[in-house]
Amino acid sequence: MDSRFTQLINKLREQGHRMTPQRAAILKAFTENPSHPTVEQVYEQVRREFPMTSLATVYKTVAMLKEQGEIIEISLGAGSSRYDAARLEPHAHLICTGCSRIVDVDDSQLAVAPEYLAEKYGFNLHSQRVDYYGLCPSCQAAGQSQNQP
Amino acid sequence: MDSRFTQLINKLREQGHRMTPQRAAILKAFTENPSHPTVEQVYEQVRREFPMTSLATVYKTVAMLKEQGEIIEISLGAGSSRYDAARLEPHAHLICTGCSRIVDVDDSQLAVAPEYLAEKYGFNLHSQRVDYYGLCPSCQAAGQSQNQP
DNA sequence: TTTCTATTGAGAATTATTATCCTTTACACA
DNA sequence: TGTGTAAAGGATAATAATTCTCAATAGAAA
Ligand SMILES: [Mn+2]
Ligand SMILES: [Mn+2]
Ligand SMILES: [Zn+2]
Ligand SMILES: [Zn+2]
Repeated sequence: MDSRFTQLINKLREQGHRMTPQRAAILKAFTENPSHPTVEQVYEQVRREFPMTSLATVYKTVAMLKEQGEIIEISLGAGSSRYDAARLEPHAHLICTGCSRIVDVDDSQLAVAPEYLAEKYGFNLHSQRVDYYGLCPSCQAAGQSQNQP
Repeated sequence: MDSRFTQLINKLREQGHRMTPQRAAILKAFTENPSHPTVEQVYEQVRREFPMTSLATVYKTVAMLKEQGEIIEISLGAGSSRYDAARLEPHAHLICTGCSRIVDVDDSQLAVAPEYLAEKYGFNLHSQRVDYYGLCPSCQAAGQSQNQP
């Protein structure tokens, strides 16, 4: 069974997207980083292998992945957006308001059934987001002051 | 029983915050608008009564309310943040990816129990956010193109 | 190879939010 | 009812994230 990275490459190729070394490196960086990196962080990582890469290219790749539904954007109030292209299935996040660490929640039965909501409010749902905000263990230990979400 | 607006005014007064006409108008606009307005929208509304009001003042008020935990910020990927100071108790949102309308979900049993997560991952939770993304009835009718969250 | 056009890189432009800094004013108290 | 003082306001500059622009480059189909 192919890795998420390989599957994604194949899918994009099939859809007629060209595969450049920069794009492949960006896709690899996103799909193989489980820590919900920012665009800037992926840019820094890709630059180590391809120093000529532009930040704009990373942004363009993210836009393309969003169109394809192949990346989840986690926009917090302050600072830059975080992304998860490693795990696409719906999952909740634990977000530390001290250090901004984002941890995947693996086995949660995610919130109420969307079908029920679709009917009650007439919405046609396609995705969801569940965040829990709090302090991670190390920030608790450090007695960090917390900036509410 | 006092309105949310009156209660908030009283709480802030007790905490030593001064109550200016602009501030009161901003608080009224936020607490009595259930449509999750942006800062800009509240600014426009307040300006109708107090034309001299500055946008910066609205931002400062929002910052103060965040510190007090008296406003919920809903930061979406694009555009400006949306706010809910009308309802503070935890509740989920239906967010239309066609027109950005945000609707409160009233009677949902919100997601999994935070206590369970706190134990499993060592997080000390203080708030949560549950969003459902989809198309609202009118955007479905209009066959709107949707920009994934 | 040649051709065609998607993609890239560099930097400008845009947008939302925050910071600055001087003025105004709420309000505790005389 | 005045006064002092620090909080709050107004105007605008600064910052930060993201998007746009456009000429140059390079996948990939023929
Ligand atoms: Mn995740
Ligand atoms: Mn709400
Ligand atoms: Zn932390
Ligand atoms: Zn809509």
